[in-house]
Amino acid sequence: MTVLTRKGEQTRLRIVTGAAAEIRERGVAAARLEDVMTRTSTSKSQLFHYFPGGKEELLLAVARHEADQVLADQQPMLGDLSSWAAWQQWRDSVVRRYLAQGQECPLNSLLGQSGSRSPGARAVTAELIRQWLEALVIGIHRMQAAGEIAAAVDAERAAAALIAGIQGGVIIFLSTGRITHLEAALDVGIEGLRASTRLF
Amino acid sequence: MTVLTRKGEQTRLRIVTGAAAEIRERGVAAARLEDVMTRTSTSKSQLFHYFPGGKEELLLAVARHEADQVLADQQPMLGDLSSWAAWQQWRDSVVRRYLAQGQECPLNSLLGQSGSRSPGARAVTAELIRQWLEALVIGIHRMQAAGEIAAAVDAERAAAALIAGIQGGVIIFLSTGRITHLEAALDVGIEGLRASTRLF
DNA sequence: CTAGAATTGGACCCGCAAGTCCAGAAATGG
DNA sequence: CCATTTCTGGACTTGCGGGTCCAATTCTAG
Repeated sequence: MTVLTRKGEQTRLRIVTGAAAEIRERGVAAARLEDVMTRTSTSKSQLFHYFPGGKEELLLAVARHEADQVLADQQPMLGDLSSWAAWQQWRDSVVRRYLAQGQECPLNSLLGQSGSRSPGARAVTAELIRQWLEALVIGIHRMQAAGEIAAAVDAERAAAALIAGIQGGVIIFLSTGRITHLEAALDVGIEGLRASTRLF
Repeated sequence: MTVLTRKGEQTRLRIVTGAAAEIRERGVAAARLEDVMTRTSTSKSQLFHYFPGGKEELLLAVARHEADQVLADQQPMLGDLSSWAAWQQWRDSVVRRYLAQGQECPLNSLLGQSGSRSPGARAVTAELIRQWLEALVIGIHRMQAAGEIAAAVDAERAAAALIAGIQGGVIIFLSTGRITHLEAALDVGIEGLRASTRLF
């Protein structure tokens, strides 16, 4: 697989998105290569042609794909957190995303399973978290510049806490079906930022 | 398995704790029955004698066991959140617990994987979260009674957000190795409660 | 002490899904 | 248009690991 032709590239992408869908529906553990083949109308040789490392390599590709998706789904809100209205819209988009997805977050299951093991998957997560954090920090800084958030607030820490809250909220939603925690984490987090100006 | 003799009970417990350890070290997906047998010096017939439902039933028992452990590890702090010093001690105990555990949270992996599927595992999580929430709510109420937290604070929501933050913080720690998020979630959460009295 | 239940050992079965292989079809570039 | 590379199909192998079975042994109660 030195160079991919256009057709090859299409097939590869089809496999990745198909595998992602399969994982979303059935979970990582239950996702079989054969199902991916059926769904994407490909044969085994194709899978191993594009992913010589087999299942593990495919899973990693899926993780990358889904990590991109997570951030993409929050745009354009995440990139322009310059007013409280924007923050609120972003909050809503996050809640909506997971409500719509309902079943399973492929990223979480991906990382919860083989993720912690393989260094590759770890890197994917770390990068996702980093980018996410960065976007939030920029948003907080912007609000600080506008005087809407106290300058004394540690933007990094606040953003880190917010992301943790989202992650946990999503996990709890996935495993109990209750969206309360995700909403609470977002709302409490944002309100904390809003209230900061009244504290100093 | 109508009635368990003392010996039987011991063996059963040995299997559960052994399986838990195995899962902690290798992850749910990679945990093989055979390894559990070796570690606990038991044979296959014993496994299926005590867990007729096979692996799934064993996993569920492990989940229950670990869920209890999660709360037990936070005691006695969690049960007596009646001063800011106590809150701080609780916070430290949570951080310490996961730092010490380092590798993998069996509960998270357990629930991240087959958890969302089997209704039994869902129930275990739901119950854990419920108890955890309850303990925090009681703590918040106590602090409100003492005038240390504003009465206007929605205890349920604040507790829900805090738990989400912890969960997410742990996940991020497990998959990136950075404890920052867990600490940030706890600290920001507690500080938010502390600051509440200055807002109303 | 003894009948019946609980417990234990380990050999065996079996299905599933990952991974291999090779031959043939399509595409690419000169 | 032809040589070379990329791409595709599907049959085959393989090993792993969950689950079954039965016979032997130990425990408990009356």
